[in-house]
Amino acid sequence: MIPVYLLQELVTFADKRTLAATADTLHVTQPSITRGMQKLETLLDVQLFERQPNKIWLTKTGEYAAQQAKQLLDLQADLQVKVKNFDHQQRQLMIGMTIPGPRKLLQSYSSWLNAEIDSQLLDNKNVVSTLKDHVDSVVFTNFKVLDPAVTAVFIGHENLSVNIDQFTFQANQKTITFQELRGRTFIVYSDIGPWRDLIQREIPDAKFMYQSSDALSELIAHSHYPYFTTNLPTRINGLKEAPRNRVRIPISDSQASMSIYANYLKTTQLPANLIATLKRDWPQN
Amino acid sequence: MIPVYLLQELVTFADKRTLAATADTLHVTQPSITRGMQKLETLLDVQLFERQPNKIWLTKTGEYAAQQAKQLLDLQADLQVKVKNFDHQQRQLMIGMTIPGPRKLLQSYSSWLNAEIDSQLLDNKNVVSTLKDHVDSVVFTNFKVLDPAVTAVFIGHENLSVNIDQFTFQANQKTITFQELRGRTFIVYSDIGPWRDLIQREIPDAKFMYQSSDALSELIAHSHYPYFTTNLPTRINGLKEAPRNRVRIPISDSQASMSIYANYLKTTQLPANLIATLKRDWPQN
DNA sequence: GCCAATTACGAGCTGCGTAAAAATG
DNA sequence: CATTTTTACGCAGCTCGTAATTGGC
Repeated sequence: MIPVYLLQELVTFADKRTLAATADTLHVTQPSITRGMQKLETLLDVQLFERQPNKIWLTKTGEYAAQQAKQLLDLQADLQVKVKNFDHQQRQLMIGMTIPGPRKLLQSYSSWLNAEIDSQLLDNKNVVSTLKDHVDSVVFTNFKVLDPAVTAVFIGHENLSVNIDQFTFQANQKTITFQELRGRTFIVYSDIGPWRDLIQREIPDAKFMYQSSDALSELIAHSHYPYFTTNLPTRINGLKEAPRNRVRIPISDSQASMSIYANYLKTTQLPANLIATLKRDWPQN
Repeated sequence: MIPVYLLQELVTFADKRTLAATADTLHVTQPSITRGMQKLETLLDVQLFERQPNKIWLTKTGEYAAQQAKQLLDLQADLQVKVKNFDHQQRQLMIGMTIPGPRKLLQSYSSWLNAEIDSQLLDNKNVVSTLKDHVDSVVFTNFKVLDPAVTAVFIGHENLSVNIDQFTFQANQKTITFQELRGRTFIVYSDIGPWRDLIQREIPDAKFMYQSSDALSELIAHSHYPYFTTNLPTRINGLKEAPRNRVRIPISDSQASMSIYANYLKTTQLPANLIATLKRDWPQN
């Protein structure tokens, strides 16, 4: 069995290329490294180094061993944080999301769930690793995570509406399309995940004024720019319903409706009624 | 940094479920394990165990940590053999194959290549790991290995012929089909890899007498049963050409021709002219 | 003569075993 | 009373640092 510290020394040497520098970065003395590398060679029963009296360098095998050792050390480090994360999850439900919609709804449960919701949105490509490394127990996404180790259950739809000045000629429509919104300027909350790409792509010639949460409610109250909401409770500070000077009109394009999924590892046990409760409380429009 | 022996102890405990048994299997004393597990807990800064005065068991986190540790230890063990293999490959070209055809041809090179050819055929599903673990430097297959880390180069075709009694009514055909061979009994060398499945599947109602190399040449010489050869030099002991009492007839079905590939890691440097030499010397039919 | 690797030697740490204690059933 | 875990204590081995040695540019 090979002690880790020898692998550590090998990896560092492969980087630093001299025993002196290796000793330096590991905060030990040269002789220590000399002996360590000698020992590693006898343990692996392989020649890792070429030597000349005051010179030493890795053989091909040595390079290979160092590269393999590095992988192992990285996994070691991973193990430590994964175990820590796992332990944390045992006491507190960690919730992530790639889309802001479910946040408010989940916050209303967070006390009886003893849950903590990530303040930042996750990137799509990090969802699986976030679950597998036990950073989050469950991640809400607008797509079905396809991985043999995770369960993805459909929760409900999130449907986009635009809140438009009541005196606009479109204000009495029952629904509206992205095309019909062309050329307008919108106030948009900055951290809206995939919605951002969507509206930029689908609404031609539109301008978007991205705002933080605080500035947003101010702007909405004191301007006539249209802004977006969905059937899910908004995050905007102190803004519950569409103010009186706006009319909320659902957007009829199919892309304006996203399917929201809850994704969690097959091996993790979520609070039994979480999914059911979410589905029950899910706002219909 | 976590010493390996502590992970080893944890993994063993997760299996044995008692410190006494763990100590036993690791050939140390109980107190040693007690201290080890205490130390591991402080190093990971996580509660791995529940304790009662004379009882101890893993928490959920402990179970998880043990499972992760096991993976790590397995990789440790892998590292050792991979480095050994890699080192061996530096001096000797290791050659594997899933199909016997290329063997004789390669054996004729083996002295100037300083090569060693696996005596056993590889299983298809082990080809990639055989390469990645540096057991073999190059593997010959009858299919193109599709893996981002390996190069697969086409070498040539191996074409099946049947050697048939010269007095059979079919003996003067230029070619023959599997269908036309239906119902016959064949002498077949036992270790022919994918050819075995092929002939069993394609020749209806046929019987196959599988023989080792020694018995084979005897049987061929003293019987009139048909047997198979290909354009590649045969392995059969002391049998160079079709004996006079048989006629060699190529099989015209498309499945009777296999494409042979040489597969090797993108990171490994094969002897420069090996591939070229093989292609040059490859028998045409 | 300076720099890097190696060897020699002594010291301190650490993991181990023995012995003993505590608790459970 | 047997079994299991834990604590106490002393020893042995191992890794480290200091100091000295060797060889190269």
